[in-house]
Amino acid sequence: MPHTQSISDKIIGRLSLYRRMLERGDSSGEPLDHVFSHELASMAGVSAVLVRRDLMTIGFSGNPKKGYNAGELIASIGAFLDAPGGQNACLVGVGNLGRALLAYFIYRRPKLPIAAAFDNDPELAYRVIRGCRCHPIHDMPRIIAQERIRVGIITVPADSAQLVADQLLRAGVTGLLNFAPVALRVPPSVYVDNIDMTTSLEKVAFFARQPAREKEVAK
Amino acid sequence: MPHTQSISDKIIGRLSLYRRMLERGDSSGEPLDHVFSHELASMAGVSAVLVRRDLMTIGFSGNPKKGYNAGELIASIGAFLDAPGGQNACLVGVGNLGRALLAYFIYRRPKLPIAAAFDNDPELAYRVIRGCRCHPIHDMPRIIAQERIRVGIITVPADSAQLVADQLLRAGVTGLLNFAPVALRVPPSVYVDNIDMTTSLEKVAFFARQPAREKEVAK
DNA sequence: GCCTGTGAAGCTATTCACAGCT
DNA sequence: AGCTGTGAATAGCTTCACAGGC
Repeated sequence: MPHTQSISDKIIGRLSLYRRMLERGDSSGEPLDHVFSHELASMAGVSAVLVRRDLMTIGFSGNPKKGYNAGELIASIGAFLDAPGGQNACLVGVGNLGRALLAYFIYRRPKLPIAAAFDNDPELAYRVIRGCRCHPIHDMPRIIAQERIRVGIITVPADSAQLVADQLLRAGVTGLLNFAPVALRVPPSVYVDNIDMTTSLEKVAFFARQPAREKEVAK
Repeated sequence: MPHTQSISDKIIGRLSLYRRMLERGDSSGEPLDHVFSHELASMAGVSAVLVRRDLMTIGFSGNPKKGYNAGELIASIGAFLDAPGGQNACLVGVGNLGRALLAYFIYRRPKLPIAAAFDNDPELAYRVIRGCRCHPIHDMPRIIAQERIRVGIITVPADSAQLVADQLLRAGVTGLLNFAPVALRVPPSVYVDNIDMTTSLEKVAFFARQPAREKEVAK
């Protein structure tokens, strides 16, 4: 891969989705052998051309007779998306939402485990919550360095989110998945994905009231 | 508002965000009197021109001397986004994630309450979970009609998401907030917002590894 | 001078249209 | 015939640039 002219955010998201659709297999759960672009497109809810373009950008080729080899495609997407030796993430804020996410992500992507959680509640310190060890905040620099963590998931209340983000970045994190409803202020070298559930709900409520003729899907 | 030439998804999302920033007030939590577009922009993490354009599309005007009146702007966004008499939502799938969302949304937007939850676990039937009454799935048509619910939040496992979506639509729902990692198949008149946390985490992990020079924000 | 409001330009993402393969 | 691969066209979103003024 010589140049990799900075692949867009959206393409990465779709590749992740394609992989999951391929892993899930066909409607009866059987592993797929080959897929055509229009089949994968319909599973992922996008157009067939878009699938072909996306696969083009990772340099994966199909065959006009049989389509794309599913196993090879899963492997190619993995080679592109995943860190070769795996990659650890951490989560800060072990409240209701944090616990739900720990439970949600555990075992889901073995190459991208949540290796540590942090919370400032002393009750939680050093306990294992939903399969993940919880540490006090002041251990953050040590643990993040030890585990080589570069991804932080923020599930703290809005008021403390910026503070937590600053601490994570200082400890070496370079990508944030932020569930707090604030716009984090970070240097441009840091990637942030915001999941703002209140905005999402308000959007759905708004369009649910509109007469008709709408588009679907999002992200 | 005579025409309303189908406002985009993204603008609605930002309006929701602007409102929340305005409600939060300034850095010390004091209510704001007036704001300039660049102030609101910095709170929301977008450009000042974009703020001005967005407010233009809802027909809200500022004043070159003082900026925008914060109270009036909050009210204008509310008049635009909210259903006049409030609007009920429901949630299906009272597992870890569902409970966390019930807790998260309660009291957050009084004009958009989650009025009912559904789950097929008989243990949960008719109990109040996180302040929300939980009903068996077979009560869905009745409750959704009674409560005039048009918004459904899907927090069930991927395998049952399509089934649940079909049931919700049959009962009269016209907008879905889907947390299950599948592309739901719905008629084009139905609006769907997908929150795919696995994809988001994979995106963050990918960009966290990239050398530098990235953009931020998302959605 | 500093802000709002906005036509026009610029970018990015997606689709169109079709050449080429098997 | 039906599919992949891709230049060209289109659509949609954001920024530029500047006119005008609680």
